[in-house]
Amino acid sequence: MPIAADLIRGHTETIILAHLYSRDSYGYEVNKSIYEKSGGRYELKEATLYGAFRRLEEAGRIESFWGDENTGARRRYYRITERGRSALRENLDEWGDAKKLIDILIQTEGERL
Amino acid sequence: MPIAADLIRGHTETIILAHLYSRDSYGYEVNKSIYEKSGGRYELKEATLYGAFRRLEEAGRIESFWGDENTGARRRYYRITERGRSALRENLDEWGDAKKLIDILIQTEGERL
DNA sequence: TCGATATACCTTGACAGGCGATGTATGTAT
DNA sequence: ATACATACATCGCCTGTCAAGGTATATCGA
Repeated sequence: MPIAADLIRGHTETIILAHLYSRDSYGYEVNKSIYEKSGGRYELKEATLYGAFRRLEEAGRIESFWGDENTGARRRYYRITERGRSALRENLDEWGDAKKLIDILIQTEGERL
Repeated sequence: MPIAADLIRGHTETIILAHLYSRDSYGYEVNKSIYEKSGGRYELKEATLYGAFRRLEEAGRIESFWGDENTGARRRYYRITERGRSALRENLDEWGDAKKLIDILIQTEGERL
């Protein structure tokens, strides 16, 4: 994973919420989607993924239900709640602010790197 | 601190290195500088700051020396090393990549938030 | 002179998120 | 048969952050 995970830390839940905002989904698919969107440069570790799902559900930001596949491995689907959509909006705003702030804080005075 | 510290996490060392790239400095001043550049929205906790200095020095990215003030509290100054400058360049590159990646991963498909 | 405030350093213990490792089970392709 | 992909889940460790506490010097106002 060529992208330092430390830099993504703190965004895991936002990434998941953004995915679920578009459509209901399940763990494996969420992670495949991240992998594809990132051009194979990033994916969540399973322990990270399921830990985030647990926290999000405990916070009432997502709800889960078992899929009704009659073949293949069972899937636990997740659906974003209104609280989740609201949290997503806040997180996106915070990310915009944080991005600007970090850009300011890592500026070096005029020198060329 | 209206900016979520979780989003800055992972950038602490880069922020410090960027400051030291411009000039030698000491802990208190580094933090004041962050406070001012952020318009009062952010500052490092002291435990975080000094912890980062320790890690950076152990990694050979900075060097420290006592200031020669003959008045006021003593200051431990830090100087960035060549290894530190090199690490800074890498971190800035990674930040550029991470920024783009996160922006991609938190996109929602067409819907307006 | 006493207390508050600013400057300046540092450490300890706890916490939270992420991760490596491991385990379970079903289905498909060779 | 065996490997691989799909799909879920947990345990224990590691690391960066933070709250809280501690030390010391200098200044300013009451």
